Amino acid sequence: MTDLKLTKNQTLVLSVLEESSIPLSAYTILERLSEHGLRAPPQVYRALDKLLDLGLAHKLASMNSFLACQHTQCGSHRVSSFAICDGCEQVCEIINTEFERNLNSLANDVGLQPTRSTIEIHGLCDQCASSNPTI
Amino acid sequence: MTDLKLTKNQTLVLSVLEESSIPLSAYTILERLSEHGLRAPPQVYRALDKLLDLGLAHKLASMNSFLACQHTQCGSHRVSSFAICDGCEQVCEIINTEFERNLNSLANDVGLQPTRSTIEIHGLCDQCASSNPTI
DNA sequence: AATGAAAACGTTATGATATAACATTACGTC
DNA sequence: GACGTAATGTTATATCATAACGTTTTCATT
Repeated sequence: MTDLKLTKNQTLVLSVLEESSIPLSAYTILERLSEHGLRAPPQVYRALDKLLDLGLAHKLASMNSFLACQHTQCGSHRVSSFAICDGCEQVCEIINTEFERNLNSLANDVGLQPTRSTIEIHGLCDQCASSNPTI
Repeated sequence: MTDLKLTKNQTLVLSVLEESSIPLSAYTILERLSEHGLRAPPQVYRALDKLLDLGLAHKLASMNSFLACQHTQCGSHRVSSFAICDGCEQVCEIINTEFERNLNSLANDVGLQPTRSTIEIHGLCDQCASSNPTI
């Protein structure tokens, strides 16, 4: 939880993400911070960019939304995978070095030297699957 | 290569994708088909939706673009992974059932029953890495 | 061939996501 | 306190995607 020198807007954006149980779009973040004076998208996107750089937040490309990193205490890690329930929108961030090795090896097999990956698994969590079998 | 009953627009869109060596945005596809009479985004997006359903094209969520499936002869497959070079934009579609099992098992470990996945590995291909080491 | 349902199509408008560009303000360092 | 850098605020605009509606095409069934 080392809040190492975040600026005002970065801190605001990160706190909104941390208080949310589900990923948020940049515009939702902006709405929630309007009471703190934020008015325009670049204010949010700039803060998000920095948080992504620092590994304190992640972008879910498959849903154009953002969430706080769930493993800040683990230090930096290069590959995160996300298990996303399309029912309740809960996301679980998965870190698995063996899987990461597999992935790199797949990439190397086709001649790619990987730098970053987007791994997003969609489905239904056990709870949603049993209560709402037809989403 | 079974061109099973595609409509005019679906055929046009698929042919543009097949002729491209790199993924294309919907608006780029639209531009290229303006000479064939296509005028508005829904015409492209509707065709793309159908092609995605049929497994004849894929969307790369991390770059908001689309490409033709490189494995039509293999029949349908549930999980595709993509190795994407950020230098030359070439994409290699990877199909690997063992990796797919791994992925499903990771999801199950956190209580998710997976339905679809977005797996996009970015990096530099060997060629770009040697010719252009600083992208 | 006539017909009726479903799919595809064309079109307009708008919603949703993201960034360019530029002037201003805060902040650390000398 | 002067300077350089980073962060900020703001306006405008670029980019990506879909809602909604009326028309046309397709095609199985009569």
